[in-house]
Amino acid sequence: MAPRSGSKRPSRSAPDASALSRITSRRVPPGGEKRSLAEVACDEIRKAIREGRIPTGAHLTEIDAAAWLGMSRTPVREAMRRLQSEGLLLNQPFRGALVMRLDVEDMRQMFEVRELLEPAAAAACALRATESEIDALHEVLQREAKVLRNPAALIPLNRQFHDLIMEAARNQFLTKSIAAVYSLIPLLGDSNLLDEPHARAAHAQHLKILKAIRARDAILAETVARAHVRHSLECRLARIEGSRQTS
Amino acid sequence: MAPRSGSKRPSRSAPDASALSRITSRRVPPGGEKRSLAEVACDEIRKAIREGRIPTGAHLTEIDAAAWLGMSRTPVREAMRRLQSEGLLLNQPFRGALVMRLDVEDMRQMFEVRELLEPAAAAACALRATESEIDALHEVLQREAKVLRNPAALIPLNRQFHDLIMEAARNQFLTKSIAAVYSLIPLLGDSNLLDEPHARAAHAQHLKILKAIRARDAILAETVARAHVRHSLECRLARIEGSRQTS
DNA sequence: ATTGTATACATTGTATACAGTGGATACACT
DNA sequence: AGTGTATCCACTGTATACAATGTATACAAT
Repeated sequence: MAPRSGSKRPSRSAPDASALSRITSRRVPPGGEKRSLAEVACDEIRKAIREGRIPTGAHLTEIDAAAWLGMSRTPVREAMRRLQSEGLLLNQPFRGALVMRLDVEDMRQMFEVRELLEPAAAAACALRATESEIDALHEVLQREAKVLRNPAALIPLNRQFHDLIMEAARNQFLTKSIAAVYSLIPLLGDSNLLDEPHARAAHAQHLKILKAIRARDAILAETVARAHVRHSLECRLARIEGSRQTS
Repeated sequence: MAPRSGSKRPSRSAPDASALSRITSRRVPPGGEKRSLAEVACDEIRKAIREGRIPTGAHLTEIDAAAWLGMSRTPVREAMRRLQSEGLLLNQPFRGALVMRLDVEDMRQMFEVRELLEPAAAAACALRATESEIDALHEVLQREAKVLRNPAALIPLNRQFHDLIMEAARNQFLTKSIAAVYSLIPLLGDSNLLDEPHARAAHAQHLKILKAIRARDAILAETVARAHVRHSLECRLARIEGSRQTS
């Protein structure tokens, strides 16, 4: 079937330029691995939603997204399906997808679940975290303290703090459940942390949580974490109430 | 571009047979809506995994699945991606997917989350369920009582009972979180309910939960539901311990 | 014999072509 | 004018073709 003659091609003696250019043009993204177009599409759409470039409630078609991202419909379709199962997009059979729109009641439900899961994660973390994980938490909070006036820089640190706690909780299902809720938070609008007083309050609560974890006091960690979630909800509700009056 | 002549097709005067057959051959599945092939594939694969026809740890390729299901790779691929994000399949880039394999530690983590979520759902249900929803719960338990000796029939009823509680809890995120965990239970092997004593115990616990809900006693509902989850875990652990000795 | 290299093969990732769907629009009829 | 019907159109759902990838195997050189 295949030509089997021994000396089929003396490739050693003919390193052609096209092969070289193919190698050198392969740029390795600093992130490390080579990502499929579907993953790229997924991240790009997610980012665009988070940054509000695709507004809540917008209608998104596969064709438009494919043109925008410069790829064919196939990987875009795959990405949209994934975002749909994450709850970021609402699929309408044959009619594209809508960027999910959450109302105040949805927010209440989200925080009800967060109030359940995050304290449990903090408690588990207090019981199971290694010393080096606790050090890592400490380091993140030190960096938080340095950027309290720059809320935009605070958001990834906040996320990192919560991620480290979940990882130390040693429960992949708990982690996934919280992650599922977290991924929808961008749909709620601007973070509380963009407001400096709220940022300071959140940081202070983080310190309390870390202290409880370091003391291996699971009950206290749970209690403080619950207060943290509640405070976050109250801030959002207050802001919504406020903006309703000004508008 | 498009032929625009007015009388393009006199379809009224020529009701051809092919059109008729197309109409009559459109079978509406009793479930109601017309489902896409991707959904069919998703359900079929899920069912095959649940029934053990595709064993845990098996290697599944898009091509094989497409041939098996009698459709092209595209909808199969979509289904597999979905099952992957549900956690039923483990994707290996360029190398197909494995049916996820859960060990005892995974089971412990799953039940840790269930012990968190299901009691909360029961409590919320006690607070928020309508009378007709409580009646529906009652009806399911009556049907349970009738088939206690037929465990296979018990499983869907058990599932229905838990689904009704979640629905009455009025929290879509709580529902989704529990559903995410539930979908992985088939990976743990045979249900406890296949054993008649366990089935009777579970039914008795369901009755207690319903009683607490009917009394609108959220604390009690939560407590009983937690005991129910714990009991379920203990049964599974005991069975594993037992089978380890016999094997 | 062992190691390094190249080729073959199976399978996934991506693009494209085509059929099917549902809404919108234009038209006829009352 | 208002209502019902047929046609059009943009888009999705599905199939298929092609490129890219990773593993396994065969071969050559030492």
